[in-house]
Amino acid sequence: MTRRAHPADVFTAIAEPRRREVIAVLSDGREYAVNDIVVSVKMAQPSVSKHLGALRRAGVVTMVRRGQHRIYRLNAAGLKPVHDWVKIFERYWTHQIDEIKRRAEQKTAERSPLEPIIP
Amino acid sequence: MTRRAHPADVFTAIAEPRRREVIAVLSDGREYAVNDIVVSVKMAQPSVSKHLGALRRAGVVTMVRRGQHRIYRLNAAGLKPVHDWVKIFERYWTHQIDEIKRRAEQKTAERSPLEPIIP
DNA sequence: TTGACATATTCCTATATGGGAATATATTGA
DNA sequence: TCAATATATTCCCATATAGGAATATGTCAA
Repeated sequence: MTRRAHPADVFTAIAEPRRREVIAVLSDGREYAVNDIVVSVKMAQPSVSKHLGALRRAGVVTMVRRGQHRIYRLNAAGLKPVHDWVKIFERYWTHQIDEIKRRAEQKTAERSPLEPIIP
Repeated sequence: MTRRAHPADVFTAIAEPRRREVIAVLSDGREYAVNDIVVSVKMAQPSVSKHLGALRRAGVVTMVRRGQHRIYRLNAAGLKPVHDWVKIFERYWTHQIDEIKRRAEQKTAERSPLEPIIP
């Protein structure tokens, strides 16, 4: 079958390096017309439009029309799910490595009715 | 051409919902044999093996052989690049929205030699 | 050695997707 | 109305990849 990762999923959206480049441009919180982005990232205009479309469907950017321009702006809140997800693992690299390891091993020692690990 | 997202890139690795499920199982820091994971996530064994392979190539898990088992363990440090990247946007949703907006608008007002925005 | 078990790999197919080129659409100004 | 400009969309093609099924590989135990 096909990949389960839905294109409108924010994790899928940010998996594209080019899209992270576009996000980087928008990351100052200011608004940008498509052509401003095109100039910044050195990609073809249709590519930028497509990536912006993907980011919009994922809720990472917003767009308003203004005259003959489409003004894009970062919607950082759309990235929060990624932040919340990865934050869970933060403790693993913040000076508590040993403590975590100790706990994990203690749990391992306590384990018994259901043995998930084959030693 | 083809997608630029390299499969060994951690952003690509975590884009797959199924792989995040596997990571969720490993997230307690304990070690798991493949079959333990298969039971937990209700996926076919070959699929789990493939996903574990992808996660391993991305540096998100480690594996050691032990008897007839392959023991997998989360390597949380492999997720740090994602954390570092998304952390940049944290300020946008932590009670400083107005402050950020103010700064952005101030910058906009200061702008002049190079006009990236069409008003 | 043989069989059972654990895991990885290969083959196949359907689908998603990115880029390039061309084109369509919309807006503005003369 | 017409031309210029800004942006989106469509078409085509190459490639990546997920899942399923089958199979290969490796290890242990009798």
